[in-house]
Amino acid sequence: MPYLLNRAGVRMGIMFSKDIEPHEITLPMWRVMNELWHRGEFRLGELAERTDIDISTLSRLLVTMQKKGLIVRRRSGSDGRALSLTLTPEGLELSERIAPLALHYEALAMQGLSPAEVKTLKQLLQRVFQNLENAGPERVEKETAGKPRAVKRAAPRARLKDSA
Amino acid sequence: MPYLLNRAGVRMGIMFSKDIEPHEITLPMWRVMNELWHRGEFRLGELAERTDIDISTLSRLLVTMQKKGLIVRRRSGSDGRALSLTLTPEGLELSERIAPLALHYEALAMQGLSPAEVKTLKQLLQRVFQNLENAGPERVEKETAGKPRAVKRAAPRARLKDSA
DNA sequence: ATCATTCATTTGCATATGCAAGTAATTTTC
DNA sequence: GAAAATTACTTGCATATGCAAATGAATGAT
Repeated sequence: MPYLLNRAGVRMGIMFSKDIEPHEITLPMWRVMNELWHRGEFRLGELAERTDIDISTLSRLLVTMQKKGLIVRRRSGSDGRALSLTLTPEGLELSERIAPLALHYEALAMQGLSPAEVKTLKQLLQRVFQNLENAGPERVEKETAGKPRAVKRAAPRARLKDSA
Repeated sequence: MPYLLNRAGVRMGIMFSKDIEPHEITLPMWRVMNELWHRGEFRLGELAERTDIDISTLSRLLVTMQKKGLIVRRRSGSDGRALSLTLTPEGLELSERIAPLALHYEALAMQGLSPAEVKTLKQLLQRVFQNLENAGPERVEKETAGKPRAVKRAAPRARLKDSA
């Protein structure tokens, strides 16, 4: 079941990715734009969490996106360490042009499902995602007292690369 | 909504990935093992489709996995071009050791959902995936007008054999 | 059979990724 | 109020990835 979810998600990503190719942006770029579009402004760290893109990868991606004129990357006024990331007018325009593609995929993926089923699926997925979020990355042990739930995390270990 | 699906899938993948790290395998490796486990034997191309891993990436991944003793890569008897990919006993054993982790994630992701809801979600996801599958392969049509081939023939190089 | 084509997989190459170490801007501590 | 600790990013480096070209094996045409 995690397998199915992952596979469906990956597949969706690959397909969508190919469809936005003509617009000269990649899927990670779209994820970034979509977040900025909906919330207006982000700092790097927040954005990394939101998009599940590694912070270092994202850092470099944002430089690229700035070069492409899609976003503005400036130092935050209140905190000289942080970045203030926003869409440029061009970035906004492109977002608006891409959004319909997402809808197209929604329609495509939901083919044959009744509106009620679509609604149900969306809600269930949302709850599942919330579960993942909660159990998520390195939940600090100091939880707000309430629902005790031990989430087993793997002990840190040497990172495994592809080749031996 | 495609966004939610992709995000949930990616998130699931990242989390699961970290959990199997101690077993010295990556998520793509697990996807491969899982398929071989369930079906016994695959050719490279089939496996690539099944796992949504690019064929060239998979080709190299399989070499790595063979070196790790997880799979056997041999020439198909009936077709000298194709590979016959199977799990080694070690690969099988590892699959059986990893499977419970997948179940753990199933439980984690489905927290708070009733058995009926879980069943519904699974069915809906399956239908969505099927939709993607159907729309998938024939989507991208590329212009393939015949054009003259470059007659640049490089000096022949020794072909690497199956096992090192 | 011989040569051209098709098919299955591998390899070259130019990025993309992710962990760890590095840098710069706050905040904390004494 | 300056070193020490923390926070927010950036960069070095060792792979991982994907497209296209290359390679070798089967199939088809002449």
